[in-house]
Amino acid sequence: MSEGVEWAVHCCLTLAWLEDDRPVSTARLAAGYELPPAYLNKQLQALAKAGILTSTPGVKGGFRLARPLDKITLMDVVTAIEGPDEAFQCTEIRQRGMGAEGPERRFRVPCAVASAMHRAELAWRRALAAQTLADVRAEAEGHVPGLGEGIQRWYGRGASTPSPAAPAGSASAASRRPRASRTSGASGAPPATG
Amino acid sequence: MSEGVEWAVHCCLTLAWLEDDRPVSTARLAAGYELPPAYLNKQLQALAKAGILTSTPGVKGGFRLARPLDKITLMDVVTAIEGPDEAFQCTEIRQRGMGAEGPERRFRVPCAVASAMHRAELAWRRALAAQTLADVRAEAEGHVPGLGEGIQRWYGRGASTPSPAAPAGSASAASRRPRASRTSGASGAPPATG
DNA sequence: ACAATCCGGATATTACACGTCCAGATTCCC
DNA sequence: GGGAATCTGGACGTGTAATATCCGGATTGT
Repeated sequence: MSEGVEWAVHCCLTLAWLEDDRPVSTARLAAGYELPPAYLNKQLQALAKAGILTSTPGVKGGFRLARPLDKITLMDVVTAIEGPDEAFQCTEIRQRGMGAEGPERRFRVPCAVASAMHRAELAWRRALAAQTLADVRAEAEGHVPGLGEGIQRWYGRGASTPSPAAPAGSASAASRRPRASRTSGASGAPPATG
Repeated sequence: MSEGVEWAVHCCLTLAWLEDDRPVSTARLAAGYELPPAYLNKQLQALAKAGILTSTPGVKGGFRLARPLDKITLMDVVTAIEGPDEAFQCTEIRQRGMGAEGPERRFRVPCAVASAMHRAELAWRRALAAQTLADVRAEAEGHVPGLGEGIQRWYGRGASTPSPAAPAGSASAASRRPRASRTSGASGAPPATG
């Protein structure tokens, strides 16, 4: 699954935590998580096209939540970023080679392998659709009580200058960090116990 | 999800349908589905390393099922081919930018976004683990009654020459076919209604 | 008018899935 | 014992998609 999903969920939560009707620009959202602004904008555009965010152009423009968090499921966000395709794509190898003879017999019969993978995918999608961003927000606040206030404070004083410890060019510099490789052991990831 | 999962499941089913204790070589399995033999061998090796198949070297060697189909779940095959990593990889962007201040607070707290995605992944894995290859085989035979006999017949006479309509070089030629693009409409895929 | 922003496309870079090839080891058959 | 077929593991090449940047155009606030 692409990294954009993580970015999208966190940005939606941030927009809700700010509790501010004014739109938030891509640059400010990107600074809040040290993400490459131009690329984050692509993900936000996808969210807007999916109806999860609304975008307003102009000098005071940016993105806002199109509806409250309890009306946005994780399935909505994943579909907006990843597209509607299933993870398992049946290429019908059963109809090649030995299955090629007598094509009139098997052609319209569903592939049992694809059907089974499809059922598992449905279970995944149902689990995603059963969890709203409001649920995720509540769980995060349960872990860290002062979360919303801290974010409001950061965005309140941060304005366009991202952070005292992070000057303007830090976002593009931090963006060069590659995703942690699965094969390499615990290299750069913090413990994050739990 | 990589294409190797489809190959692996179909190959396991074929090995069961043959009802023959003798090992089947990569070349014969590849010919049966017009797959690139060298690359299919990589997937079969992964299945062997996962304990799903057993491999025997030598001139009459090849691959056999390590246990009956009802002891092999789709989860086993997917894990063998795709590895143990979850689809959603949390990169902890919550601890970058505004979350970087006060690292002592949030570091050991689980990420609610990752937790929610993890629950969905668990639902997927449970659904995969609940379906054995015996279930898939039964469903396929329900669709096409004569399936096992047809495969036995093909492998019985096919020997090392793959097929009358498919000469020796056809497998590598057919392997050049790219996976159907999601964006392009119905281009090359057969109807496969169901 | 100007600056900040969104929008959409073009382009570059990187990672990974896909696929081939080769040397080595093992086993079967002659 | 020798040769052929096969598995094993690694190196290597290729092509596509994810990642990331940039630019021109449109829109809006100051």
